Amino acid sequence: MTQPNTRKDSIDKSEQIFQGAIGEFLEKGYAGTSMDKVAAAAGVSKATVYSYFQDKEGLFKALVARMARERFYLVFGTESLQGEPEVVLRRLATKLLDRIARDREYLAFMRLVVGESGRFPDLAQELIRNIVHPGIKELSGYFASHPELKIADSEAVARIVIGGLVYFVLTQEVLQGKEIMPMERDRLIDSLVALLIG
Amino acid sequence: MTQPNTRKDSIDKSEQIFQGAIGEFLEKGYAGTSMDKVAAAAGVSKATVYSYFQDKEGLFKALVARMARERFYLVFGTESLQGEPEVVLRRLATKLLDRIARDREYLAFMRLVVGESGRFPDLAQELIRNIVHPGIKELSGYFASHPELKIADSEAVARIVIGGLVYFVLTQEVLQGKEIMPMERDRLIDSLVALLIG
DNA sequence: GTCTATAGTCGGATAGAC
DNA sequence: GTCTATCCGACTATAGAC
Repeated sequence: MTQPNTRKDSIDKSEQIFQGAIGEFLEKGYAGTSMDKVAAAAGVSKATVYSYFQDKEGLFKALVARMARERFYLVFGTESLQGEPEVVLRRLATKLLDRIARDREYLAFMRLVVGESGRFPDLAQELIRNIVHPGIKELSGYFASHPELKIADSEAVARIVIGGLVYFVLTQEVLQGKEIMPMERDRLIDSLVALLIG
Repeated sequence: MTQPNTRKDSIDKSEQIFQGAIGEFLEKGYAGTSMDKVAAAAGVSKATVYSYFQDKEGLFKALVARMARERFYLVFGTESLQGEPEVVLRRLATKLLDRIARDREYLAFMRLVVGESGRFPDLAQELIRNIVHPGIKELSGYFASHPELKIADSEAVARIVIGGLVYFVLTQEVLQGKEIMPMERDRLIDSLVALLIG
């Protein structure tokens, strides 16, 4: 009986710890999270946590790297950018604004990575390398393949477009400004389209 | 001799504590900062800190509110937006990109406020109310007073422009992506100008 | 009004039983 | 391989001396 014997055991234990740790780190941040709470949330003892991960920092780094890869990839990558510019732009913007803005875990992940980026520069750069840069490159490539848009510097414009969308999520949702300075999602999208096409 | 008697005492003690606390909170975050270190950095005892501020949370909130008002106001407010659109835009963009990108304290402040925005929503909203919203309104008003720019929704476009600039600082400096995905500041500015004017 | 000293709690990490 | 029990340092906050 050294092999898995119940449904719960059949999930890898490190996965179980991982699942428990996500909620704690996302809610409390790195320094605010205790290994006691992580162990309790994962349903294992603290010693078990330390048998799978070297220390708190190791757990945190492994966790964020994995979240970045598996959970928070989604905006690009689920579909490729193809078709009419206006359609592609509206679909991209709508997806980014809607999906992220309503995903509390994604918002908490943004807070966590930005907040810890000074103390964990490796993690921030991993995010740049695996999510931000590929996203910019994909949109930039799309712009470059559509000369009718008359965009001189496609990468710079891609950064502006994504920046406009991310800043909207940042101010409205992350910093919770939507009641103080409300704006309809569609006004932003219409203006983005007008700047690029109209 | 109940009045100030040395140069050091002539500075208000709460100001002294404030100055010591800034560095600690900016570097370590809220949970990572200890009141022992704050007291040491301020050059007073811990009991003195607690006589001026109710507790750690009270000190933190007072501190961030004050930093937002006094230190990190600068981008707008130092000059009003007047003159030719291209000149105004380039000056605004250059100032925001140069000044903030090189100001390590400002970058740390951005990390802190974003990172704690989930646990301290009041502070995040104070920042929205006192810095973000006024900035957007000012640029929006400028656009509205220049119909030759043919901007249908001046506030939405203001958000896109500022978003493009803030996102640049966020990716290059805050998340430290400038070596991974470098881009000249002027390429972004030229493309912004081209989108709005060219 | 400001200090030193300390109470009381909780943190990360580990030893040893099973 | 996982648990319980524990070490010990650091934390927030305060009491009491001066």
